[in-house]
Amino acid sequence: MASEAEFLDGYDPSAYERLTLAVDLVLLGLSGGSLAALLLERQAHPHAGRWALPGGLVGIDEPLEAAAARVLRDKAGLTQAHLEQLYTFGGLDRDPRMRIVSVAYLALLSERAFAEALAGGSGLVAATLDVPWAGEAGGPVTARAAGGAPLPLAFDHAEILALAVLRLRGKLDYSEVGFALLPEHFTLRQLQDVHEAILGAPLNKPAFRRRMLDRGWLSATGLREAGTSFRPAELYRFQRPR
Amino acid sequence: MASEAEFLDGYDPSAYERLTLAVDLVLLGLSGGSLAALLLERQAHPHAGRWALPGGLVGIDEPLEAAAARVLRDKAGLTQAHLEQLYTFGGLDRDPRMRIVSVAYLALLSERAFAEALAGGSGLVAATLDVPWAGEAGGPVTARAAGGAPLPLAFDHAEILALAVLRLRGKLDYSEVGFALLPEHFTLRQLQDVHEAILGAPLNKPAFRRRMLDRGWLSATGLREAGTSFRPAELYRFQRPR
DNA sequence: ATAATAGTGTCTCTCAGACATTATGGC
DNA sequence: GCCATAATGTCTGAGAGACACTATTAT
Repeated sequence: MASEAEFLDGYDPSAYERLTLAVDLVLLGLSGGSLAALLLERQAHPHAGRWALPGGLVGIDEPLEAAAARVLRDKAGLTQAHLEQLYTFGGLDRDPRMRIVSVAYLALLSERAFAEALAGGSGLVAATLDVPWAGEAGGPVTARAAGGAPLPLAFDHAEILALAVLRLRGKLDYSEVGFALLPEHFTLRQLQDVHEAILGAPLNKPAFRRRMLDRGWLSATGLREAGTSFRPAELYRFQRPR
Repeated sequence: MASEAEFLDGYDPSAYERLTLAVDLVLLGLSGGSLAALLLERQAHPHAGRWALPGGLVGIDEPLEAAAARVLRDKAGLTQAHLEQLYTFGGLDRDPRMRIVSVAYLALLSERAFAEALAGGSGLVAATLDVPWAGEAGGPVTARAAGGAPLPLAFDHAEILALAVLRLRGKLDYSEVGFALLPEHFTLRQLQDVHEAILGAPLNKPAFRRRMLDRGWLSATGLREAGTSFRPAELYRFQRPR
């Protein structure tokens, strides 16, 4: 979109052989205290029987964000989720059928949204994520069924999933993404559980509390959790600072 | 790339109206001790007379990375630069001619590469960047000509430029991007100058030295800078840790 | 010797980890 | 009163900012 030659090339829509653009969504939530993704089993070739991220093609008159939101709605039945662009995958042989460039989005689901998507008859299945590396080192991620069996992933979706986990870990302590996985009211222990699940490592309780409260993101509701057989914890709410 | 309907849609290349995919490069380097970008003045409409990032359309048989490298070569005459994907811009009205989705790349140039691109007859002009926000707050960025006059940017390129600066600032202290702007051998003072230019704020000398040396990224060469009228500083080299 | 910057020693402050202790609600 | 967990106080060590001081080279 800069030189004259390209201007002319680009100006006549039929004069240029175009590729196909898609969006793929990494739907992440918590399942049984550990990080999990929602996947679809592919019925048709290529990669039939393997597991794929829900995705869809981007319409000619559709903004990228809108395409991602549409996939979230149509494939997972959800209208509310933290959605952010992750990375664009543009290798030649991602899909054996044709050239498809895909913009990957990270979608973070609250426990309720996660359950809703699973129950919605969408065919989505929860896969817990096995992350064998610590910190932000990066590396492969294994998706496992409830029983523990590895789920082979279609296309380059293992790579996309791994990048999603890396991004999530990286943003966790300086951004608000941690709250996207929690309900509106939550205890500090729940917040810590979320962080520990994402980081894959235990955290120090007093230090965690101090850090979170000092951030100014939390406002106490005065309410307390119910149903415990011991001292109930205070419920907090996320509040965007100022 | 997931459901059956989309599979069929996507399988016949002529059955689907395709958009155009481009790459745009944010070429950043240092000019006169401050952060600067290389821009091209648009000759034709739309946005004639405004300033644009160098870019190009992505070929149907061309990986995204290769397209970025091609633009770097053809538009700036460079074969060596730190190149990393920044973000994909996919709004509907980015370009008034037609729907163009653009994958933005961040290219970091050493002082030598920066000068080479300027001298290569490519038409690129150095614009110093005026960043009116501190830290990683984010916000608009103004490109200015050598005299200080603001250069109006074409399309959504002001937004892309701002995101590039934000990304660079964010990655500076935990990644190796700072070294991409330096020659192979450099002094600690030069490294600090680079960091200060990117952050737009002065840094504490002893603390900066300690941090950098403790990272394990630097290896002393035993050589010293030449041409000073005072004590010459030791020259270091960047060495990927282990 | 002087000038000018390279390079270091040290104090302090902040902040996180570790651990122990106190507080509190349900039974 | 007992239990289990919430919530907090305090010690310690790592690391950064501030500032002063020493080292070294060209002239």
